[in-house]
Amino acid sequence: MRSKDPALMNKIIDFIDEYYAKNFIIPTMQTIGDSLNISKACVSNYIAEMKEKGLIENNRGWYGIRTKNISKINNNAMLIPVVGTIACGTPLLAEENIEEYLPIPKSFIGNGEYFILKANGNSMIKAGIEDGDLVIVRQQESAEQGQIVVALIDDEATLKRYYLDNKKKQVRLHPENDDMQDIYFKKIVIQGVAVKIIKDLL
Amino acid sequence: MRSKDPALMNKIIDFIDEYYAKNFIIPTMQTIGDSLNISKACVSNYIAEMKEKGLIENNRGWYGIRTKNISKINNNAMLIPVVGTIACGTPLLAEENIEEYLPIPKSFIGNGEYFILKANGNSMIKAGIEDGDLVIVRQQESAEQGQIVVALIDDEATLKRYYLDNKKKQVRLHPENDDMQDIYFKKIVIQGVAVKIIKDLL
DNA sequence: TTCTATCGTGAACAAAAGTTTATGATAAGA
DNA sequence: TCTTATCATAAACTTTTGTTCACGATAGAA
Repeated sequence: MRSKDPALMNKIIDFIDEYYAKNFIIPTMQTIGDSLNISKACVSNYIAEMKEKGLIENNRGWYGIRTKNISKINNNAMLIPVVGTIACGTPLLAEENIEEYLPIPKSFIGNGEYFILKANGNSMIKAGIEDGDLVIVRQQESAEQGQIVVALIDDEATLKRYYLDNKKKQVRLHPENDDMQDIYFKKIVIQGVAVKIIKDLL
Repeated sequence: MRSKDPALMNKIIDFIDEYYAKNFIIPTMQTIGDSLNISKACVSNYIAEMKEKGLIENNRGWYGIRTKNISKINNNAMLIPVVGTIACGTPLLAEENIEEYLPIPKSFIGNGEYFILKANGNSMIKAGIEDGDLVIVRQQESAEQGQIVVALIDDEATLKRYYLDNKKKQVRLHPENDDMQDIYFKKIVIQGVAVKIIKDLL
């Protein structure tokens, strides 16, 4: 007796997963067949069998095939603006300061508005933030002790650790770099709080 | 004169976005119409007009409608599998090891295949990689001196710095943690090279 | 108020996708 | 080697989807 090729089953599942990862659409039977050099009728047979075995789910009559992996997909992404160097006198998120938009998983971020700051300089090196790193920032005007905040100092968006001294009624911004000094302000406008960092390793 | 309801346009776009986020597939005109209490012919008309205005793209004859939002995300992201703890004896990217898929900007990754490793343990703490951090890994079987690699040691995916001693013909895997010892291998199978890391700051 | 352009609808139509079926090929068992 | 079960294919078929069309309703202008 012959039996349906298990390797082909895996190929089909892998193809669907890969195709979806690239195109964000489920391929048609025709497309699957063409890519694996089998007929779409054969694909249909295989998929019917895989449905019985629970390898594939079907939540809609058409186009509804889902591999187990597709059910694990978290495709809730949001486009977040990346801010690099700031043009003089412009607000942080002015159009001319936005370099690009990057898709970021919604699970990375909660509610609220976000932007990504491309770190420049080495003022936060001890906190692991190096020049060129991308810092995901939640827009807010207040912060808690010790959080890393984005503040506009001399028309430049800088990352510093935030401390509020209630007695002296002043704000201390602390660079995580032994060569740099703390800066004190009576009042400072906070742009947001750093929530995540994306670093290059190579 | 009457004009097409701009509010309805936004409703349609919002519905498509929400439906897609939940179901991973684009809704049909019928589904859109039913949900918004309009006929599918009307939906078809609206979508045709929105295509002209560039609010919606169509990269495939059927099912191909994409809002700008979806389109941008699709064009700029790829779904990458996240691997957490590894089931005994299974290959790294076996289905049971994949926790989820996350959309990652295409600009983060070049050619080749990638996966995301959820770091566990503190063996790379001095390189800034802490427990729970997400490490984007390019699949490859070789590495250069000093790169951070993923290797399977005792059926666990571990991150270590890679050094090859050509004279002694052995591989040294170096944990970036003063409490841990280097490990030496005659031969080791490398799963990939770490290219980026995503860390929580809060 | 009346007229007119056009918007939304339901039905018919066309296009595309999935399923079934008849057929030939072929691997496994006798 | 011969037989048989069943696998893969192509074509016909069914279902679903998107588009077009004729018609009634209605907002805006005169």
